[in-house]
Amino acid sequence: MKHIPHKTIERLSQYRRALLLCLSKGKDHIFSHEIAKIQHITPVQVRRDLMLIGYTGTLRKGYKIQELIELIGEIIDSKEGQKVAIVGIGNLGRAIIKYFKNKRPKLAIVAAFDSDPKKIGKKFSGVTCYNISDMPKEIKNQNITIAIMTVPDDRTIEIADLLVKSGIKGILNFTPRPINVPDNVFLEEYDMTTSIEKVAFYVKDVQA
Amino acid sequence: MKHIPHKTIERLSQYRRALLLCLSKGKDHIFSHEIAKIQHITPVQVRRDLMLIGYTGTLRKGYKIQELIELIGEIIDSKEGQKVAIVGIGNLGRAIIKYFKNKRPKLAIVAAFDSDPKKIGKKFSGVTCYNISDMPKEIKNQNITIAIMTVPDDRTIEIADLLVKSGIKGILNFTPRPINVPDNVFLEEYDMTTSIEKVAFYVKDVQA
DNA sequence: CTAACACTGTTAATTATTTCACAATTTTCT
DNA sequence: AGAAAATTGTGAAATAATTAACAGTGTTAG
Repeated sequence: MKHIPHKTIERLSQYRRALLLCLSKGKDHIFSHEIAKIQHITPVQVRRDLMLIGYTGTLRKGYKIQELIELIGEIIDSKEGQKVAIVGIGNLGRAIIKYFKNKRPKLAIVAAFDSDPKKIGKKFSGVTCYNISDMPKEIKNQNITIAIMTVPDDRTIEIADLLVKSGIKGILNFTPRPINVPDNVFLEEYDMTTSIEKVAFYVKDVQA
Repeated sequence: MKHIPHKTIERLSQYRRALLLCLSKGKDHIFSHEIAKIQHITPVQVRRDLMLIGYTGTLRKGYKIQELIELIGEIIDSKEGQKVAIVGIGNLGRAIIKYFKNKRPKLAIVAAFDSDPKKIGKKFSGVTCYNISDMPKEIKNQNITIAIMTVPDDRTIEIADLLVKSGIKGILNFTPRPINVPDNVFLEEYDMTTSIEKVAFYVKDVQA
């Protein structure tokens, strides 16, 4: 398989979610223009993405939803599944755990970390919270490869460094502080403030 | 001023945050390569972004932090400020309110909405929660232009429609359900699951 | 049976974004 | 003062992502 663009990977994840929903409504085939409509993109884009993963629909029938879901799974999931930790059990951390609970079978949140003694040892939506200082140990023991950071701004760097030292393979950083990781750690950063400010910018323009 | 790319707008927001932090540490000038380092991008990218907004640094001194912050503010903030509502007071909604509290003077969260009677009338980090059915009234009365949606998946569409009917100008949708809005409403969607799956995908690759 | 239609798959063109390469200029050093 | 170093600003090139255009092919309708 050729190289798949980042953007396509993101869309595949979204297609899958949309498809699962369609499937649950009893639909069994879907056209590129239907997917496109749901995702606010063009049908060509959908067809191109599917082309990249080598999926072929049926002329005038569209794509077989069940099959496509499975193929996307083969592309983006790992066979054995991956273990995820949430670092920082504030409102955001709890929101993510709760939302993710049993959503993706191949991506299990198996641990939470915080440094508040009141939280350590407790369970949040079924996930045990450990002390941040135990991260190296737990990450190794439980074979956790992905960390989601929702810690207070001013502890971001320090905790990211500890994650890297613990051998984490990928980090999703929700704090507004960019972090540095070595090349062999995949980093994705998302900053809500930026999104809000972006909306504000374009709304301002519309008003003018 | 020429057209500013979406990506540049996002980076400007991030530069500003980084710059504020530098300023608070007593720094007064900064080089493009320093900003670049913080944001994990190239110095050229920084210089080009600043070029686009017409800011000119001093050769061998770099950029004046205070000035640059102000200029970015002129570009991305609206003069009078804008009012924001959070729709859906789950963990995520609360996280956003709490985080945003007094962060951006030009973007005030002035209302929250939920349909849980236990939440209506209460304050969350100082923001009053109204009944969702009162959205049209409150959005008009308080002149709210931006809504952040953190509602349960299955109510997303319905609530988005109500927001549009209420005359909202921009929506930031954090639910995993894409929504449809007319052209005169700016829409930004962010889906955490996608980010997590993306990290998982690239981590899987690294392992292989 | 033929024509019109409705889709997919893909090459080519276009647009958006990033990076390269370097001239210009100030500062520092000798 | 002159040479070396550091840094900005930007045109041009490269890369990435999207869209257009259309050939191919079942399907439906007459």
